[in-house]
This record gives sequence, structure tokens and C-alpha cells, in this order.
Amino acid sequence: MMSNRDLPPDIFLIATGSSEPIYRQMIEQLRRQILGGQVKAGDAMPSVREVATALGVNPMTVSKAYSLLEGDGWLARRRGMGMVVAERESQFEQAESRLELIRPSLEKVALESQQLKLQPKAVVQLLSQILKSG
Amino acid sequence: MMSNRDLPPDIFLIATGSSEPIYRQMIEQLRRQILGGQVKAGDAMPSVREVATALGVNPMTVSKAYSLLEGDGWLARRRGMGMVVAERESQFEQAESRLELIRPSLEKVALESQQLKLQPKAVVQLLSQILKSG
Amino acid sequence: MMSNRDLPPDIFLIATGSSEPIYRQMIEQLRRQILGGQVKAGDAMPSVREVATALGVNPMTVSKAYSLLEGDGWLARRRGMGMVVAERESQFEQAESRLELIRPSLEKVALESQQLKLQPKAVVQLLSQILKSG
Amino acid sequence: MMSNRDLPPDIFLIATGSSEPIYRQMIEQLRRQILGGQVKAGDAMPSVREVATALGVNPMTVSKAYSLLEGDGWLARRRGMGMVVAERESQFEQAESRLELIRPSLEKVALESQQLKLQPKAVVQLLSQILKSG
DNA sequence: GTGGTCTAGACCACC
DNA sequence: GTGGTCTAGACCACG
Repeated sequence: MMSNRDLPPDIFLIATGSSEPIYRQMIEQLRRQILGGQVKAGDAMPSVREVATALGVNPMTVSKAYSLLEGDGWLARRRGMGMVVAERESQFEQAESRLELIRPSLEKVALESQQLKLQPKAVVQLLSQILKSG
Repeated sequence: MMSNRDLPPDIFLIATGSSEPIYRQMIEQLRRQILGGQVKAGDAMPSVREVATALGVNPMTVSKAYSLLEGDGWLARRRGMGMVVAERESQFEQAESRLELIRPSLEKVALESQQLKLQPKAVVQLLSQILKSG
Repeated sequence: MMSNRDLPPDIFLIATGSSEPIYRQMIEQLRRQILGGQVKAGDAMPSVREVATALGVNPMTVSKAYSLLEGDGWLARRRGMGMVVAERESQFEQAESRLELIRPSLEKVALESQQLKLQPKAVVQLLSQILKSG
Repeated sequence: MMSNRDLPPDIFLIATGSSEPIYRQMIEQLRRQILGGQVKAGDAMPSVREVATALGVNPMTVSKAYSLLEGDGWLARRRGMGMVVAERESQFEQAESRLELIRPSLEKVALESQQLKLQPKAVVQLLSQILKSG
């Protein structure tokens, strides 16, 4: 099934203070929103200029993010008509595969917990609480 | 209570592939090991040169990590005799305070989970499993 | 000798994925078909609208290709009756001249072969094979 | 086997007149030189600034080429020490695989030949001649 | 010294 | 209107 919505520029939430580059934040956010199903294949991305003014960043920064997303097959260019979310082999859409994508962050948590000598139970409880409140 | 062990160079585990700077990895790891109690006040740090060769990184990188750790009061310089883990006010040693140090990593997990539309329960289970196996 | 066929819209084969602009692909293809004799002076071109819908491209793109072909004397406009393939001085119709038109593509092949350190013989054989199978 | 030469800036030959973007020319050239064996894994790339001044282009243009090559696994970053040609799974190093890389250009030749109604034999001969003279 | 990021502004090709 | 490319120049992080 193919979606054809026009996505608004505010699909991106940029933390200008973060040390993570703006274009990287955009890439990661869109990837997760595609994998999470909030954004679907066929959806029309907001134009580079639109996003740039909405976020208050340079158009080239947005363009860089779009280009890299295109290079990795997440977006497709429609010449002279902007970009759309690309059709993807659905292998990653499975819930199990998505769960695997969170593993690296969880392993980071595990390493830090161990070095802080924290009780596993306490860490798990804190995560549960954060997940519920979010 | 004062410890006087000579710490080995392999207290540091560096992921050269990671995007996190090497000196930052070293800082965070030592901090957590001090807070976790694996490394104690009075322990003698391995020399810059020793660590550099063991890890295969630039001595200046190790030196930078040591200097920053000294600047934050985690290490103390003993003239001509290398560095030792510093005495600290025990405020951070409480388990509750240590638990707070893991919160940022957990919040990152929460954000990613939400964007991947993962079941909180599944994420929590996966973390439990990783914590047990580690 | 003057031909008066109505050419079908599928004389154009467009690779939308290619980096070469659509209008450029159309121009090159028609030029080669005229030079190769598949398309003859007097043949009636399909209308802009016809081609656009058949190929799924923007009518303006087709129109641009037609205009440029007209500007170079490959097509002629008959008021109110669409475009026809123009009469040309036959200088290019000679086989030797046509052969020269393939030279740039061959030189590209030669450069790539050299950088890939391929055996000239192997490249020539592969081309022979492709030409036979096509 | 690992090479450790310092590559000169003139491994790149840029046609500023070409419609192909500079950074793309650089990417394609380096890829072919790696596949052809002229440039080997472990070779140190000339610095961005060095290449930029040698070619008379903007450092960001060179940087873009390097970044994309890194993203595709052709180059590896050594933090603070420049870039090196990356180790690759040797699957592409086989002569047969390299030969396949020339196929798209040959198919383009075949299409053009057909539309120009050229004799396959004449095309093959012309290619042979160009390959010998190059 | 190295590469990375971002900005500002210009120009181009395509539709 | 769309995205792509390039320049010039600044600043930063890393080693």
C-alpha cells in the first residue's frame, strides 16, 4: 500500500545544542519514523527550502541529509518535483527486526550499568518508568 | 579507606570504530569504574605510555584524558610518580545518585523505542536479558 | 524519398532512473533513429500529449525535447498539425559519419577498461556478445 | 597484503568542463583505480587540502567525495591522521567481477549502435583500435 | 596537522 | 517550483 500524503516540515525535531550534527539527527529521525510506520512509502517529503526555513538551518544542511537518505535508499528523487519516501523491501518492517535496532543502545546501557555496579533490577525498573511516562 | 594497587592498562576498552572520541570513552569508563567501586582512591593509574602502547592509540590522546580527569578531580598527580585515583567526597557513592547517571542513556532508548513503535514490554525484556547475559 | 507514417509514442524508451535528463534521452534516441533510418523524413511525430501520457512524464518535458530537436533542424513544425521529421542534407547519412557518432561512448569504455585493468580482448569479446544478443 | 604508500594528489584527473560533477569524477576514478589495483588497501590518501589546492577546487568538494567514498566503504578515516584506502572483501577483485563493471557502458554502446544501424563488426573494430591506441 | 560541520550566497538543470 | 553543485570562509573536534 502506497501513501501520498504531503509531510509537514515539522516531522523533524532538531536539538541545536546537541553535539550530534543536524543532518545526522534528521537522518536518524526519519529512518526511525519510516521503520515505525509513522511515515510511509510514497509520502512526499517537504521541500529542502521549506524544512530549512522551518528549522532555521541552512538549505544545504537539509539537502545533505536528503542526499544521504537517498543514497541509502530511504528517499527517492522525483525530478523537478521533490522527494518521496521510497518503496523498501519489507524485511525491516517486521517487529522482530525493528526490535534488533534498539539493541546497540541497550548494550550501551548494560555496559554502563555494569561499570556503575548498578542492580539490574533497578535499571530495568527505571527504564519501565521512563517508557510509561514518555 | 585507601587502596594502593597498580592498575593495569586494560582497565580501558576502546572501540576505535565508534564515533565517540577515544579520550571521551576513556574518561567515561574510568568515571564509571570509580563510581562503581571497581577502582578505588589511591589506586595507581598506568602510565600514559603504557596505556598508549597497550591500546594502540596516540599518547597525546591518553594524556588528554588524564588531564581532563585531573581537572575534574577524579585523578591526582603525584610529582614524578604518575597519577593516582583521587580521594572524593562520597556524595556520588550513594546507589541512588549512581542510578541517576544511567538516566540519559535510558532516555535515548525510550526515544528510539517510541519512534520505532516498539512495545515497551519487549524493550524491557530485551534489556533484562542483556543485563543477565553480560 | 518522403515518408508519411504516423510514428507511435513508443519510439521513445525512457529510463526514469537514469541520471541523464529525460528530455536529453528523447533527443538522443530520436537523432539516432533518424540517422539509423528507422525514422524517416516526413514521418509524423506523435503529439506531445500522447507521448507524455504514454511515458508518464511531464508534457513540458516532451515539449522541451521537441523544441530543441526543432531548433537543431531534426523536426519541423507544421502549423496546427503537429511536427514531422525534417528533411536533412544527407551528409550524415553516410555510414562512416554515423560510425563516428559512437566514438565518444567507445572512448568512455576504453578509459574505464584501462582503469579497471581489463584485458582489451576480454572487453571486445563481451561487446561482441552483447551486440549479437541484442 | 597491505600497502602503505602516500598517494600523490595527482591521482585525480578532473575535467572541469565536463557536466559530470567534480566530486563524482573523483569517486569514480578512485573506485576504478582501487579495483584495477593501481591503488591498494592501506595506501594513505592525500589530504583534503592538498588535493583541493592541487586541483584548484574547493576543499568541501574534495571532502564530499571523500565522505561518500567512506560511506561506501572505499576509504577509512584514521582520526586526526587522514584517510586510507580501506580493506575490502576481495570478492570484487576477481577479474570476472571487474569485467562485469564495464557491462553497463557496453550496453549503452549496443543500444546506440542499434539505433544508428551500425554494423556490429565495424563497432567492434573501432573499439579495438581505440583500446590499442590508448 | 587532520577531517567535519555549518553558513551565506550564487548558479545551474530539470520539470 | 524542485534539488544539485560549487565557492568562500568560519569554527570545531581530534590526535
